[in-house]
Amino acid sequence: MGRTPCCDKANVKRGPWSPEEDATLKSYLHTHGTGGNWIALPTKAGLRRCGKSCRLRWLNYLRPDIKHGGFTEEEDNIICTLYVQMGSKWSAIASQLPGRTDNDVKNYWNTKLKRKLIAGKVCLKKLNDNDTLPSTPLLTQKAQNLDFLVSQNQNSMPNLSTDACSEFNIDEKNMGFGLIHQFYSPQVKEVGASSRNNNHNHNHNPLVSLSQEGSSISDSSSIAVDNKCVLLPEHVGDHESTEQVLMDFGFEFPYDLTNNLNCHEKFGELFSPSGYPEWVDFSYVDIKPHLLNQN
DNA sequence: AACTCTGTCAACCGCGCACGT
DNA sequence: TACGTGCGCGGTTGACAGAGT
Repeated sequence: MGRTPCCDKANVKRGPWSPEEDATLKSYLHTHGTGGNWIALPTKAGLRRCGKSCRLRWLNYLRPDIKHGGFTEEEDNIICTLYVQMGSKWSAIASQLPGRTDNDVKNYWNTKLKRKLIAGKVCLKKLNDNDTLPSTPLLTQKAQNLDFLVSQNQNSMPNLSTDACSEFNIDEKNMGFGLIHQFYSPQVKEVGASSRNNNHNHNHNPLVSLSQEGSSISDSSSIAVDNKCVLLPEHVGDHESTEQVLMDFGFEFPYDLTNNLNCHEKFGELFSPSGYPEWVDFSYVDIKPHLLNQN
């Protein structure tokens, strides 16, 4: 069966937009708006285009508030910081950059920025141990008028894509973790209950969230992540350097680094012979990205 | 000059989600 | 509740331009 196509592909024009088409679309939208229906729009506007194509053209190119041209250093920093925190949530990242589109940001990241980052030419915002998470993070704030909502939603989990994972070159621990050390804000204050390290006072462990308490998630078989914590599996103590690394990851630890196929295997080797396939259960995590402009 | 390689970016594709019926 | 439809998103593709050989 399959999904019904959004338009008759045989009768719509594809490929680059001509200036005339741009003008037609712009003029129509200026006069009528979208009418809440992009699919019907091209017919009304007299364009032989798919509605989705019209929408994309408008959002990515014709909108009057679109910023064309090179990205600033500040924008680089914001993109990198948010990417490290959220992964490839391009629309969310773009929403923090006025005039930039998700497509722009995505292209920029894929073609230039990630190389720049690897080369160490981008300076990420870092937070100190004493820094607290904002009560009204940019993203949740933004979500009031945008679609993106960061909350108890697995789709919003911080992650690094496979791509990012390979970029960080997990095989070459020194280089990869070095980068991650550089990227991630040091928000982990303690390592949770199962660590062999008795220096941690688990009775007063502030890291166990309410949502975690009473959950069925075993702290010996999960990395439990609260806003500020990473609970390591029991066996991790055998790998002190790894533990240290995880501690440095802080909340923003990219769960895809462990969940991801390639990376999971590699981290599995590091952390546990069993690989802890059940590790990743972040459904109770409330993501609170750092406020970027806390100068 | 011709060809190949590489980088860039606009556009497309397919999926998940929200919403209306 | 189930289904259909449209929207929004992230991943991918492909055309083009410029650099390199």
